[in-house]
Amino acid sequence: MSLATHYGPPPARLSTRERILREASALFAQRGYAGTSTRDIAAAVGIRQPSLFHHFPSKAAIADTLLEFGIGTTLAQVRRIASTDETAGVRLYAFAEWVMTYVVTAPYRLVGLVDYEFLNLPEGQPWQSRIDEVTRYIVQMVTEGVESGEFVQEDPDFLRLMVVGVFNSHHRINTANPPEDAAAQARLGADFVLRALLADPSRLTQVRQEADLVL
Amino acid sequence: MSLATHYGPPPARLSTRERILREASALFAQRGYAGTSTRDIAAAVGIRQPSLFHHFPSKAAIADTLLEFGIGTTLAQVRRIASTDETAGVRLYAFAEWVMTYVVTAPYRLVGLVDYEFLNLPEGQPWQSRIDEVTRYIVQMVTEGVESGEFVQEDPDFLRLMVVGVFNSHHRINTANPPEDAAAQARLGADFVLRALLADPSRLTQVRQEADLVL
DNA sequence: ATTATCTATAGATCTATAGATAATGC
DNA sequence: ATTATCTATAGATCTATAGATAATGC
Repeated sequence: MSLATHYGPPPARLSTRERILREASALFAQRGYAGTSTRDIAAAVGIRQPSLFHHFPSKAAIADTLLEFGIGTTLAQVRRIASTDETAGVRLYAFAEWVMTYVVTAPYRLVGLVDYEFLNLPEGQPWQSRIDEVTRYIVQMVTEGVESGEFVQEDPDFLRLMVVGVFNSHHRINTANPPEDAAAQARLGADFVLRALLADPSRLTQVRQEADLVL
Repeated sequence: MSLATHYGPPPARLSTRERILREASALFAQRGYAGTSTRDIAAAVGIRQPSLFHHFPSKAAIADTLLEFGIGTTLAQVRRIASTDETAGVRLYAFAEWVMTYVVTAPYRLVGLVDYEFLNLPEGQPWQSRIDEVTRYIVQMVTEGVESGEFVQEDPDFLRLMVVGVFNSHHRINTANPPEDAAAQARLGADFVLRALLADPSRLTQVRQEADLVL
């Protein structure tokens, strides 16, 4: 029973390796990494369990390939957006909008690996430092916004945790139930985050316009 | 290696059954339900794996006991708070503050069962309807707030998903790293949610004061 | 006498390997 | 000839049971 056939080009045109990545990511998102067996993945793809190992040397290698794809792209974007000249609010809006669009339009469902138990398992440990780098960029933007007075005067670390939480829940929700218009949904999510952060929420429209120029 | 000994009274005074529930909930929160073996739980408690089955008939029965505790209390509170005469904003603030305090001060870490893969597994199915009932109360409060103009004019179902997402991330964060002052942290979380929801965020102080009378 | 633990182990499942067979590309 | 699949299975783990032994409460 395929869980991911409604994304991307028709599965018939995809390589087995590609179908393994898509079905595995969908299963990880739904049942977690530990809760998904290699037999489950193979069944979703329509092959026998040992045939997986012709394409990947281990179950963890499937997760590694997915994270390499997802974290690599995300790090490149957050580096680019964070280094622009915009205010913290504009940069954070731009990143929020980008990441919320990305996770829904990407061919793989990454939430099972970045927001479930995987990173706490031994197999996930090598990824923690790259996740932490993304987090540091977000902390930096939130801290700058608080210090400049653009954001509410609350503990930046607490605010950062809430912001990342909204990203993750947006990710989770839209993975389970993909929206018709991913970009519009991402904008609503970014609006939600910035309303909670801006000292003067009436600036939201202006922040949104400037952020769209960054993307 | 005990993960839960820093909560509640000293473990030496707790029954084995109670220690199983606490350690299991801490492990589920960290590694997920499927990622936690009965051997892991027994090791955390300091007994042998088969001894668990003197206290619970199955691994799922441990999860059931934890959910019964957590969902039962939450349903009772949301029913009470939702049925008061306050505005939607006040009721939602009160519930947000209550639930964010509750999940941190409760003796069990429930996030591994309500926000990981457990509810998607066959063992979790019986719980879905009671989770849905909590969700319906939240939908109702958000919808009323949007219709009355107290909240921003956005899709209530989208707003509800963001709100529940903040609850869950708050839960997750504070489970991994319990704050010194759970009530203060819950207030910050409720503030964050209401700033994102209120059409006029300057009403936040007033909403907070009225909510505190409900609790 | 009852309650709680232990050792031993059954039987199911899991990841991964070995080696045979089929499909595909020159 | 190479690539991709298959069957069969090794060896590790998982949940749960059986039955012996130790601890506790009258």
